[in-house]
Amino acid sequence: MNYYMDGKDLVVDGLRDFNIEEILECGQCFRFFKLGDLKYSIRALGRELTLEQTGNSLKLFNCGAEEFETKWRHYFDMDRDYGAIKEKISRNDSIMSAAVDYAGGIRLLNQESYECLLSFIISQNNNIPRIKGIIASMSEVYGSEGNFPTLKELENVTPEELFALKMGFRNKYIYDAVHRLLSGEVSLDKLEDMPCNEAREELKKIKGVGNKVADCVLLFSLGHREVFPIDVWVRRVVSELYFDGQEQSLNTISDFARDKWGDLAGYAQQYLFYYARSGNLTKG
DNA sequence: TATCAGGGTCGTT
DNA sequence: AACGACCCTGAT
Repeated sequence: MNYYMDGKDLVVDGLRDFNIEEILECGQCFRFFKLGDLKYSIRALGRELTLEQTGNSLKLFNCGAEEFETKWRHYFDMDRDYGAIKEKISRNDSIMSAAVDYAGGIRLLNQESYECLLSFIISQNNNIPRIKGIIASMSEVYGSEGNFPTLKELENVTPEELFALKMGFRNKYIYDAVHRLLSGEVSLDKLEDMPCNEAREELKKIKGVGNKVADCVLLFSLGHREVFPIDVWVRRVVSELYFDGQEQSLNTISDFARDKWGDLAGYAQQYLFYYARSGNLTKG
């Protein structure tokens, strides 16, 4: 991988195992919209960025080398060898091989943790179009220039005002999260270097955060790539493909994933999730 | 028009 | 450990 400037734009070349559509559409983030074939606008890290992929190269519109180095190189996990990851998790596993072949360009983003936390609190028992809408209106109403609001910007927002954003019963959870983070009772920065079981319990101090939401935050924003978030789709796909259609308990699936994929379980989860969501199951 | 499920979690039994 | 409630919307 290398990069060069093309006027005001930056072009990353020689990308492998990278597909911007699969990365954005695989359900790990919510603030993006499609402009064209392999062309997207995303909002992250306090910035709106337009991206277009052509083959193995990715153009970042209006982006300098310093911004690329300090933000996007890490955000898109560009320095990780996904070829090796895919090879390891799908070894002697025709099911995972199929999932990996189906969307071989998935990468796990390194998102901002507080945004990831609030976003996945909103995601619970909810559908994706609505999740996106709620996050967009939160950003429009309380963020600056359409960015996701900072904790400071959310500090004086009441549960009633949050309810007005149509997030329903999750309003008290968002309120609780914002204030536990602001007070320092829960410190996301410390969770990165903590053992993941310990970090998960820290996150679960926040109302509305259970195993699933906590695991998404650990996986998508805190570098804990060994966790395996289990939602209805992952439960469905693992039960159907690995357990002959017999619906398994969350604990059984969790143990299965840890034993099978170890510290790469998080990657495995994302390939399976996308595979299942894209209509590769008999049910759903 | 009605009904169900949606990237779950909480409070109660 | 099991079970219903929860705001609202998209899908059928």
